[in-house]
Amino acid sequence: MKNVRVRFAPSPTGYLHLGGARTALFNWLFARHHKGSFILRIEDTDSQRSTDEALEVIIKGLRWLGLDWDEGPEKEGEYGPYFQAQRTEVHRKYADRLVREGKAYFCYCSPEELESMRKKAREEGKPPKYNGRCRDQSDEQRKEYEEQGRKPVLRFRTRQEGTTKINDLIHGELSFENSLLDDFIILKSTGTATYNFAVVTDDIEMKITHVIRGDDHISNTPRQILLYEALGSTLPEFAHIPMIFGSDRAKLSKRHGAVAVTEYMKEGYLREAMVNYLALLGWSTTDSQQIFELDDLINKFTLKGCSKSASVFDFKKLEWLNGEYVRKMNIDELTEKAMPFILDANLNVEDKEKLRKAVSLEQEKIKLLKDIPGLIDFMLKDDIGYTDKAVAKVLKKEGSREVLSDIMEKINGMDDFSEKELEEMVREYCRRKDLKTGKVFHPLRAAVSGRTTGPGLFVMLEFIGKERVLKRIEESMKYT
RNA sequence: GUCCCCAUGGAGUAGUGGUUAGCUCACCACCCUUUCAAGGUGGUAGCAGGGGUUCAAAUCCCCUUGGGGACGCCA
Repeated sequence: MKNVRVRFAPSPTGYLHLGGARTALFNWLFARHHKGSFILRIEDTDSQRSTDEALEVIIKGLRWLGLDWDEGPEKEGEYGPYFQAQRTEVHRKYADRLVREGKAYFCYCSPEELESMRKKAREEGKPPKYNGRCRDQSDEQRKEYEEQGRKPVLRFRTRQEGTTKINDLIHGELSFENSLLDDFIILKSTGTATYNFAVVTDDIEMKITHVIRGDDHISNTPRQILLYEALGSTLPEFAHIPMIFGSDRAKLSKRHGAVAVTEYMKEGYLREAMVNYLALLGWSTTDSQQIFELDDLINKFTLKGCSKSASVFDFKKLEWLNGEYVRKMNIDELTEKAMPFILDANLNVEDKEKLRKAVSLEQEKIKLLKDIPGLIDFMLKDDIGYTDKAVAKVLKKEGSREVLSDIMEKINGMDDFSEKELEEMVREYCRRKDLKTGKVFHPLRAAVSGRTTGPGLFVMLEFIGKERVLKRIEESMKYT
């Protein structure tokens, strides 16, 4: 395939939604796979709702995911500007042409009039559409409206005969009756383009070859195709990817939990995991591969592998994938990425080496970066607390006190406080006393860590150090 | 209401006329093991329903049902 040009065209009216991120990802993957261009175009024609903050958040999200664009904001290219609001000249140029050719006309109907039109159509069991009242009005009539100070909108004269077909790369052929479509508005009374018109003209101007977007745009497509035809432009290829649902099979929204990609960023998900997971929603390879390095993903991504049906976002699977990536990561990088979370928990980070080691001892257990402080704090802090479980299920148990006091004595006499020596000492003690290892291991772990789970007992003891271990055992005796 | 799309276990999916319906997550059990994980082995669970076509249907056609989307001077 030659000169593939695709775009992601968000409107800056809110956060970058998971669904949007997935659409961006598919476009990006498609572009990278075909060595084409990925363009970011900001659809900010709704000046009421567009904000700079939203734009910032979207850009931040895309950057975090690593979806770099070849043309777009902060990356000017041949086909700019890349903010739709700055393209009104282009839109008007195309609109003028349609007017000249009689393919568009001015409409002076008020919002109230339109509303009652729609209501009436609906009551008659017809699709709510504009009734074409201003389609063939005389110049006199127009003049009269103008004199009244009415501001017109520009409507597209939609052909009412025949059907419009979409040859969708994912869905195959879809067809729509033109008679069901109305003369939709292409320029608002403010003179700015509406979505359908702006998209088409900008896609033409930017030489977009493939329009890859959410399923929810299918019903817009016939209108857009009609526009392409009226403008005499060749159609891009269309590929409508399925939507993402929440667990109740309804459109993913706030109540399903986090939907903004920046939230995942903040919670300590890894970019690689997020990208991998998003790719798996609505796309797959025939061998059901689950884990993809980025290059591999680019290499294997095809629209053919996209499914037609909506998919449900599964937070559990995302977590699993995140854990997979955490386990694969080298310890320096992991520690580095965990830093913000560790700092946030006020842990002592002066001794980098110690910190690294602590993280590595818990690496296999980490799912999210934000879990890290809670997993390692007892190894770094001087004072620890004891969990209810550690007290009730272990320390309070018969015999714990004696074991702890014996072990404390043994430790006192140790010179080489190493993992190896510690293990030998404890095992020897078990043999001597004819105790099951658990009878000793468990109280010792609880006494020293304050909890019932953690890294291997002896590495942990060595790491915490003789002095602190002794102090903690003594402290723990209060609970026995 | 009108039009459109979709339909394989709880979730993501493979499968394009002949398979014991495969894989991943989740769940359960066992193994490993000082704990928690990780890992290993095994298990529960699925072609929405009904009609066709065919020697043969998850796969092709029709209907029903269910879910979703669109119908704005929003994008």
